[in-house]
Amino acid sequence: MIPADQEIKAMKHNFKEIEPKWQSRWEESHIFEAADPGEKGSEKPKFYGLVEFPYPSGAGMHVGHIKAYSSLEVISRKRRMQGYNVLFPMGFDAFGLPTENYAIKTGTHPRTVTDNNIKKFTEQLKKVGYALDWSRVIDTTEPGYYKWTQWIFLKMFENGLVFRDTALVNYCPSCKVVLSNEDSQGGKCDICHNDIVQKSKDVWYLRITEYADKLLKGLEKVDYLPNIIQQQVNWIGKSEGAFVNFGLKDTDEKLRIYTTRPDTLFGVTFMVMAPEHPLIDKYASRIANMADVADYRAECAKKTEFVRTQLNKDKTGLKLEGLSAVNPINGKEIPIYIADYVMMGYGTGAIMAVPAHDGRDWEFAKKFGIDIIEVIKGGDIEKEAYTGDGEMVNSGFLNGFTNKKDSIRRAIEELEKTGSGEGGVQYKMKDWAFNRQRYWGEPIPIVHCEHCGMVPVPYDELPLCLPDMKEFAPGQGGESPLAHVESFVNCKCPKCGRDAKRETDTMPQWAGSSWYFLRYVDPHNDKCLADPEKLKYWLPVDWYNGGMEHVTRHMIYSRFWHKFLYDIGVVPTDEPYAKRTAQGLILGPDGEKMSKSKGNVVDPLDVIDEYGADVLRTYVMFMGDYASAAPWSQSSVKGCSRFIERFAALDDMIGEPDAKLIKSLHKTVKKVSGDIEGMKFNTAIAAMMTYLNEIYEVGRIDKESLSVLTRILSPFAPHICEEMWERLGEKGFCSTAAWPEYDESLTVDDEKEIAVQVNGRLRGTVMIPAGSEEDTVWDIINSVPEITQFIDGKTVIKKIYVKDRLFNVVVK
RNA sequence: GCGGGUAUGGCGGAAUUGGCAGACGCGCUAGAUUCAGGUUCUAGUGGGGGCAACUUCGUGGAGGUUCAAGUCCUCUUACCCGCACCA
Repeated sequence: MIPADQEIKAMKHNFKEIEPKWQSRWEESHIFEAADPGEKGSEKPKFYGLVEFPYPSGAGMHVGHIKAYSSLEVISRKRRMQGYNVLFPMGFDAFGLPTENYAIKTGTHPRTVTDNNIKKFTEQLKKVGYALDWSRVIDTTEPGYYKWTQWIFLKMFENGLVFRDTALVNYCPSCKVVLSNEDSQGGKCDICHNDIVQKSKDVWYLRITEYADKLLKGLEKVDYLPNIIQQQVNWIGKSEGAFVNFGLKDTDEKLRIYTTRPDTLFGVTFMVMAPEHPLIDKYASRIANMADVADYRAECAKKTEFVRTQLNKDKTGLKLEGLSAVNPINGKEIPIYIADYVMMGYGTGAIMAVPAHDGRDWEFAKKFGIDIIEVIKGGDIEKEAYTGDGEMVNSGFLNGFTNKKDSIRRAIEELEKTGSGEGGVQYKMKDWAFNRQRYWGEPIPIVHCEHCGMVPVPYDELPLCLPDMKEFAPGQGGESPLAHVESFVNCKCPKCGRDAKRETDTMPQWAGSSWYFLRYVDPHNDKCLADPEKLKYWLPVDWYNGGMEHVTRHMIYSRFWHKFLYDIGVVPTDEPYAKRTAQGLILGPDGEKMSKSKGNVVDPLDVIDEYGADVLRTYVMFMGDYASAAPWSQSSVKGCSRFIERFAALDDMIGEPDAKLIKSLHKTVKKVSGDIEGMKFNTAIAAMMTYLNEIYEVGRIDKESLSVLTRILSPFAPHICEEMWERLGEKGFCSTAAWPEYDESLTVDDEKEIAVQVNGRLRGTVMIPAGSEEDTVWDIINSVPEITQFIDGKTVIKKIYVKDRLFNVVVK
């Protein structure tokens, strides 16, 4: 009995056999391991491709991981075939709350949970067939790794970039942790999504603001997607303006404010201080309505920052009776208010209010009946604040200026001359709250000594390991579980030798991932974070791909750490990543974001089970524009499965070369090569599908062409391509074969079909010899009656000929 | 409110950057294979009109520039993302 076509093809693409076969051959032959400097292979040009290492959750890999990794997988495989020494590593960012919460719930040690999850992820990653260098796997929770995370922390401490402060912090009552601003966006905890509250706490900070300008400047020379740069620029939030010192009437005190428009100083009609402003306490005795002030402050303290910023429609505030300011530019006395629309955390915590030209000040002035003085012409300040440009008026020496830049410059000049202010810069970015009251994180290597204060743990005592313990739940007072481990807490001061106590907070989730790409370069080094020679060879990361959600946190943090390490001479480049791209989300089949609760989650392992890893990988790369979100479509997976099956059957169709197919092949190689570089994986695959369709039309394919097709398909579907490579009798691995070159002359046709338009309207097409001149084409067109019928009897006004594409005749 | 982006068949998406709109895949229709379902193969598939060759309309909407607009300009609508009382 003759088996049906489909059965033949299924035999040809027996992925259940083929995929494990090649996965173990790859592993045995170590072909995906990178060569370090000095080793054989390091003389080649290097390529360091990086993908964001996963947090190994218990749920295993998600299709999103597949999309994120497959892009650089394809690029790295292509680079290897093009003769590069490729480093494409993988690791696990395993510290974090989900693991700890799971451990608390089930009574399993986080170490065990982490190990199990890493094992699961490793198996899954191997099942997908990624060409990863498995000799360099890292795990941020391993003491041999976090030793260096702690080491970097101590270096920062030494260099004054670590400080401790009591501050109002974002606190999640559910997770019982302090969160950075980045982790509490929108007033919700990034981990459990409950509301966060403001709490006064002792907090460790990293002085990332010190690097604000460097982080901003560095963006000029990196190759990130424009929207990534935009987001980082916004996040850093640089604004230029001036600090102005207002007088406090009847005192020597200065009320210092920050403004971006010092040229509107003549329009100031009141001042506003944040409710927490320290001058209020200092001059409490002069404030006649201090009881009301206290009430107002209490009310504000109750609101979280979120409520405070959300309810921004309705301005609240209170005038400070008995206290007033003096405008340094004209000596005018100005009333002072407190209001919670001014934040203590930005600028100086106080502002000069110019209601005529600021929407918020205008609203406040209207509500409290304060004067509005116009200083920039152009709007109707009785109706609304005018924030546009215009001629300066009512402004003494600034009158007549029409250019904003000039008037600002002139105002700053005057302020500096009179000593009442100076130009200055502000950033929205705040210092990085760098501690958590949890167990599963890197211990902060600091000892608190009554006599010596904060003392760093000596470098030779690193790593400061997490103690083994059984109870991981945080204390009721929000203290770290480590606080209950006496053998950990009690220690000797490294400086004076007396009894002292260890810091019990741990580092936040983002610590380990801030430098992991450095460790891949030299993952087993116990002398230093990584060998300088190897760093010099491999850095910077040539291409980094990941999610948009990490563009403002992980990316800014790791750039900060890297720049610091550069400044102290540990790393050879001042930017870690030369190029950064991001993938779009995969949505559920219903077009909604995948989530367990919606039940629309697609498990990549199910797809591998049913169709094989090659189909999964090909589909994920084919499903749409790489950077955009696209819904999963199970039936489209089948389309890719058909494609792979049709490819797998090609070795039964080997025959004589076909001239037309050869040309198509060269075009396809060109297209695929270019599209991979531009991350246009969907059109690269489409081109190969088109070529395959042509082969089936012709009914045969020569062996050499099939070898070429096999190679260009192999980054996407490596298993079946290795299999085909073997069937073709080729030597070695397809994965390490040379990437095919194409002959440019064979990518152009001898004949072209061009469009012929009359008055811009398509009237037909004609075949012309490629590269024909206008006159030749005109003659050809005139021999086609279907077209000439639209021209005959009319006057030709104009002929437009676009070589090999189109001929447009304008007639009247 | 500010900043960025998107809008193309029933669906995901192409379009060499101003030059034949809808590549490729899915879905759908018809036929072949099959006991049947599935698979596979062949043909077709943007809308309207026509037996047909053909014709007309068509890239969120309204204008404009041009021999020619999905692409450029002006206005407008909807959706998505980021930031948000940032002084």
